[in-house]
Amino acid sequence: MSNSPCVLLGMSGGTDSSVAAILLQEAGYQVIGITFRFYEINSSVSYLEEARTLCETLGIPHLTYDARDLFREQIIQYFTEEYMAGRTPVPCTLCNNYLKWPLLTQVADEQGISHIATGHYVQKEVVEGHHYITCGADPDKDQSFFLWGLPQEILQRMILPLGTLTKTRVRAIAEERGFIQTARKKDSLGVCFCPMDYRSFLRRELGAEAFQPGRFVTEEGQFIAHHEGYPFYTVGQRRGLGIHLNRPVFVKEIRPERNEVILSSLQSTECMEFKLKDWRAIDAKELLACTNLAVKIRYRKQLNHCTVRISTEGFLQVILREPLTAVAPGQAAAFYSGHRVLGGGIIV
RNA sequence: UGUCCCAUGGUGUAAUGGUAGCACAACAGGUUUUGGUUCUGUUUGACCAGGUUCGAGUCCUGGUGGGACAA
Repeated sequence: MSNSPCVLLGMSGGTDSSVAAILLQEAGYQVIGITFRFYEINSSVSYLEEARTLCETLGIPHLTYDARDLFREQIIQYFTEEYMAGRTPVPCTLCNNYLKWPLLTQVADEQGISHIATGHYVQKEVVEGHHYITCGADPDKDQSFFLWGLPQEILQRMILPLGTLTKTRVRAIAEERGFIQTARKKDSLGVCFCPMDYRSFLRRELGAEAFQPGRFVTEEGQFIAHHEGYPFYTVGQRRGLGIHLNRPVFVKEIRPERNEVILSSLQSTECMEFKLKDWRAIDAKELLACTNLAVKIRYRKQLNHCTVRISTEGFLQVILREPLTAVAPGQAAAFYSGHRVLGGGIIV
């Protein structure tokens, strides 16, 4: 018993991490559950109770870790700052790569636990000594897009019990084991700290006076109408602009310094290349030389063939084979070779 | 002042005299560990008054309101 391997499992209280706990235990691991307190809507801690109850039922230890201050500093502040800078943030990517997984690793170290796990729908692969995230088996749930920034130290310790399963199968497993309520929980939706419209969140966080009405303009700079303030719009947005031009128009660009939002046709938002900052690669040489490289700039969206090179300023320049529309600064790009995640970065 | 053209949802537009349709917008829902995209659905309409007709958005007369040309 004492020589069976230990794993620290991040548990949100939801279906996925609960089934991960069940599966790890059945696979013979000594599981320790940990629930991070990141953000609590209306001070509700029911998720903590649910995780703890499950651990009790399974007979495994359960820890909690209050990361609310860290989360506010690293994720929420970033989130509002990005919008105020006229960009579109990717809180889930940042949280996974810079907060959730590193914290899990840190606690595992403190507890002397070798392995770490979550209920992510992703798999792993080792190629030439490098550990890679690969796509989850369920194409509808694959979350590899969010995990392009993890370092080797974390990747090599990860165990991903849901990677080979579909969501349907995961629910079935919970039900088969008698965890009916767990099985039937709704999927979480949207940003964990902002289930409502992000605009209301910005107003609540920064105060209504932080936003000034500005101008919608054409690509030529011609005035179209007034808007409520540039942070309330995002590149590629079509609906909710509050204007009707008898043709569909999309947000092409946001100019915070002039409080202007440029509108155009969808076609006019197409581009053939863009640059990434804060980019990471498992193996930079492989990334630069990859002949079947593809990039994804949106979760659950199609891959686009591309090549990359390092620009003189140190950015990673992505050259597309087919154009992409509405590439939004602040959003993430993840690189794939087949099902393998080679790296990624933040669009500038 | 004369002649001609036009009038259909919030906006722009269709329909040999026969169920008023489409696009854009708005709203609601679905999908979703980011924003956005997208999908489905819903609401809203004949300038006014007469006439012809089994039946008028459509044809006729008058009015009202726009636009163009002429002076």
